Amino acid sequence: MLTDYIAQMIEEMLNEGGGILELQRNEMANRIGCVPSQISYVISSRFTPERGYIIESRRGGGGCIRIVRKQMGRNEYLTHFFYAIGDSIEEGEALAYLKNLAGNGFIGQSEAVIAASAMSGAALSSLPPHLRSGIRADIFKQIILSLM
Amino acid sequence: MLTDYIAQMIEEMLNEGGGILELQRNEMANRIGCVPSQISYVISSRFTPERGYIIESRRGGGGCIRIVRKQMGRNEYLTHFFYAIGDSIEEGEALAYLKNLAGNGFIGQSEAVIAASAMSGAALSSLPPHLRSGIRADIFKQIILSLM
DNA sequence: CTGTTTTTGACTTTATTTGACTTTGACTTT
DNA sequence: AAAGTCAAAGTCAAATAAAGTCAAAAACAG
Repeated sequence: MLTDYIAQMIEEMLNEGGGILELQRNEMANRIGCVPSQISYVISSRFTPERGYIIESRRGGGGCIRIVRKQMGRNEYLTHFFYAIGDSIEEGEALAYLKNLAGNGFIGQSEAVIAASAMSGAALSSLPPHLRSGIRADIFKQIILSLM
Repeated sequence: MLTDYIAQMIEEMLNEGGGILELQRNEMANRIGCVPSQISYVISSRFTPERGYIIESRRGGGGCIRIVRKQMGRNEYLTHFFYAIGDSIEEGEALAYLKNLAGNGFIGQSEAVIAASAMSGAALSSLPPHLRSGIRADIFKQIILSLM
């Protein structure tokens, strides 16, 4: 389906641009071989504000459509956590952080459960004790990276 | 009876697809030589959630019907995984297991991402290599326990 | 014969694709 | 500066492509 193809294409370009993308509708439609309003359709049906995108555009000569994946608040927040963890963290502290993340809607309840299990004393029990909190920090930071 | 024939056909296609199948109603009805709503009938009378199937669909151009067989009860399935993991698992294998879990609806996409991060090479990189796959198995088993 | 299951088809809803027409903005000319 | 030109993007509705719904008719089981 054309729509899906174009949506995926835009997604990739967004990734390359770190969440920001400016495209020219006509130029892109031309490259893909579709009618320009198809691009409009894809954007309005897939890259909506509800799904976390901001769309701006400019008409006229040299006009373009600007798509921003808005996660800036989110991202700053996550970055903050990332650094706050440091290179070692106890289970209780990790749980508190998770609660914070969940409370602010950055992860869902079931995701928090998964994360908590992965960092639990039980999961790391076969490690020599002095390694545990370091590994726990590594795991947590990796999880946070996956959220960004 | 047409219904049984179609049901069997879907069953076979499900087997080929490892329990997952996407079909196009019109296309299939055409192939079989029946009216499209017959396909709907078969699905709604034979591939019900009570019998362990999940149905999703999308209308419009390029639409399709997606049938997923949940092969076992959730708990049996999870137990099976728990034992399959053993006491050591490589990252690639863990990812495959996660994909399976996600594909069968036991965990969501975002939960799978969390789990994958927690077990990634990056998360465990500061451990002596010979400990990694053991810890990974412990983490995974702990996660699976949290799902039961 | 009666009640259930199957078969069919008409109609509805949703999604995609296309193209004609409108609006806007930058640049050029008077 | 006002008017004109052209290159965008926006809008909207028609055409098409699916899937969903529902009820009548037909077939079947007991």
